[in-house]
Amino acid sequence: MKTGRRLDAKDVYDLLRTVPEGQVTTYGDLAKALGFPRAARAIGRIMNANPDPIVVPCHRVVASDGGIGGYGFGIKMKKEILTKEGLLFDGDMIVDFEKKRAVLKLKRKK
DNA sequence: GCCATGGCTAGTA
DNA sequence: GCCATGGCTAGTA
Repeated sequence: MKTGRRLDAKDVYDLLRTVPEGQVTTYGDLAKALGFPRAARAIGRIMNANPDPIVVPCHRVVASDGGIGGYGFGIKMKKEILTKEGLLFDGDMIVDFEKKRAVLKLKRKK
């Protein structure tokens, strides 16, 4: 977390990589877990800047109410990928959202 | 000054 | 539906 004064994109990506297939997290949950409880929107911007969608599963970051959230390649694609990973949708809402929500654990930094 | 958010009110039904 | 919040970028000077 370096200075701790500013949200570091790398920390966000590292934490997001711990969210397994079939589960999701939210912009706000990532922000809180990293110690920036107000930075949900900033997390969204960081997702948008994701340099490597293959390695960093930004499609697993959804809205706090179980809605889809955004996606650089379109929310349709995001929904398809999540469906492929085993999630179900009722319209644009994730079914059983609370049960699919990953518990975020911050790993020790080296 | 925008936005891949979210939480909290007002105000309707 | 409003607006605080954090980080970014375009575009002016």
